Amino acid sequence: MKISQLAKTTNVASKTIRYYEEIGLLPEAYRNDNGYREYSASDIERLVFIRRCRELQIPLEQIKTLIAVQVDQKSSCQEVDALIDQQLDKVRKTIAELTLLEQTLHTLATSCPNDKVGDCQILKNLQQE
Amino acid sequence: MKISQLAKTTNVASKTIRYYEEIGLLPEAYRNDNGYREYSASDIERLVFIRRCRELQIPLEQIKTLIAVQVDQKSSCQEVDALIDQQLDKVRKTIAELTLLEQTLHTLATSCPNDKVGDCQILKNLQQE
DNA sequence: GTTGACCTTACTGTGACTGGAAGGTTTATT
DNA sequence: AATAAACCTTCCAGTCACAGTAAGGTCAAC
Repeated sequence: MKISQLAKTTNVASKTIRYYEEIGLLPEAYRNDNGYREYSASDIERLVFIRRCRELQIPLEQIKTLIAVQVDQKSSCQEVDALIDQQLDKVRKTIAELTLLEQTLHTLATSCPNDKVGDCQILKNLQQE
Repeated sequence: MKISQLAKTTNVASKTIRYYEEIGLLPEAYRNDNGYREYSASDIERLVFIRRCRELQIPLEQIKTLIAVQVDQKSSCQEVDALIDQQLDKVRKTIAELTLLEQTLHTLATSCPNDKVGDCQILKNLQQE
């Protein structure tokens, strides 16, 4: 299967697939006589795994770790658990921050009953420390 | 006042101040005989305004607009209102997305009772489409 | 034989900075 | 007066995860 077929199957852009290979997230692809990359079914699996991780906003470097860990099936999956926990933590912190931000923006949005820049309460609030 | 004083007063790194000048968010600073940038009180105001906007995650380009709008005090502040509304919208959408993500991560985090990579339910779930 | 859809590499740009190198100036201490 | 530290300057590279574009090679269909 050529790169655009793999792209379609996995929902990952060809460009992104080449990029993943470049940074070593994917192994170097086998090349046809014409120099085109040729992929197999196992490449689909690996790429879907990566895509799912990215959907969870796991950074590429950590995905590398997750892939490396899977080599030894008998090793502990503690690292995997920790990584997901850590990711969950990060997401929760971001949600908390954004919720505060939403409050501030909402207050700000409803603060200006005027229509001239000179009186604009929003702009005045933005000047405050 | 020199740049590090302005940085301390406004809580914006010197490096960032130079960057803002470079991209035209701040006007070119007056220079002393020795070539050092020299700032005044009005620079503090402007920089605090920018910092506040950044805290609200307003992009630098939009902050440029907000600054430009303030020149004519008699013009309508409709653009300001719209920009804040738009920002509020974006934040709410992000919160919604992250809340879904949190769910997924939480489910994933509690899915693996094993301790060997070969049986790891998390890894298996990540393989799924 | 030529069009169009692929494929390749290489380089640039994104946003909002941050880090570091290499060098000049000022201030404080010895 | 010498030296050290704490500033200041510009310029270039790096971050993250790609996306855009250019310039060129290949392949199948008409």
